[in-house]
Amino acid sequence: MNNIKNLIDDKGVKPTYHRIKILEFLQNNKNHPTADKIYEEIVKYIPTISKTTVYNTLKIFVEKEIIEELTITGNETHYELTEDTGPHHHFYCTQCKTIFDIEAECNQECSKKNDIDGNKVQSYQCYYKGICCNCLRKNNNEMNN
Amino acid sequence: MNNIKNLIDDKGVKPTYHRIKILEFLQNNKNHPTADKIYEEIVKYIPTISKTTVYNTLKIFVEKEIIEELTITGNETHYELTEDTGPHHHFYCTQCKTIFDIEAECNQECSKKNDIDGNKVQSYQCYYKGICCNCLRKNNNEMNN
DNA sequence: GTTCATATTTGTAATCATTACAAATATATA
DNA sequence: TATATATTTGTAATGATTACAAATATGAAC
Ligand SMILES: [Mn+2]
Ligand SMILES: [Mn+2]
Ligand SMILES: [Zn+2]
Ligand SMILES: [Zn+2]
Repeated sequence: MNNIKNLIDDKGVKPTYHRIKILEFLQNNKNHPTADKIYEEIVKYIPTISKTTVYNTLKIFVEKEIIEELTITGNETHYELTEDTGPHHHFYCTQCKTIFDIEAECNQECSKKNDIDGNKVQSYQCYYKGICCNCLRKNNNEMNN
Repeated sequence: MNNIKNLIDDKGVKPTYHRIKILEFLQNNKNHPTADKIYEEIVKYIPTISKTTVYNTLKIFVEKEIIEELTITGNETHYELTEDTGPHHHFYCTQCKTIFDIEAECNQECSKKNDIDGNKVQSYQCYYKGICCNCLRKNNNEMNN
């Protein structure tokens, strides 16, 4: 909880109660939540918080590179801590709408570049879309009924 | 124009006039247009076309894997032909909002997998976000004025 | 502690891409 | 031609995100 405060402070962002709670939530929920999901969970503990505050805070965190945004679904933006998470790929299941990490081989060269062909790189994302193994199994079971 | 017709036909989609024109446009415009951009250009030649038709058609094309969608910006979806375009990365300039191909090294292993950790892969995307070299140069010039 | 400037938060309204849906039109088949 | 089916159209709805101004909190100066 104190390292959270420092993480924010070090980037020149004032560590307010709301901001700390939002970042704490992202630290405890590594399942790439959306802004709405973050709001729905946090409003349980801070009933007066506004969804605008969540959006504002997430925007600041992204600018300061404290968190990263995943624009995979084309619908909602998902978020995750930049922190210790090394570069990794993602898998988006179009059936159960889950996003999870793919720990497998990640092209490290790509992910470390901050310049490519003279263009200044600020972030790098790789993802797969398809049907996750859970849904595959579920579909299979329904077939055999 | 006839190969376009075949490209659609072979996937079991009826090659209507509208669909052919939309696919033709994507073949002639390799700059990853949005649905709105496609509509704005095509309505010049087919004044009666509806934007819903563009969306419907794009959705069908994506399902049939005739085209691919790029969900990079978090705002609008961009489209490109699957066709001959080998797997390649993309660069999205957050300043001029352009998306262009990165021909550089692409992890071929990743892009060819149709199964990863038991999950069924249907598509694979990699992209960089940052400031393109044109905008970098422009920004630099403005600094020195 | 009061005053004042600034930063943060809130609530509501607007924006805008996309989708839902039903009516209209075209196409194919008998 | 009559009829069923597929496609297209126009409009309304949806839903995530942003704009904006009012309210509140914070912090320094006095
Ligand atoms: Mn992740
Ligand atoms: Mn491309
Ligand atoms: Zn799934
Ligand atoms: Zn640019």
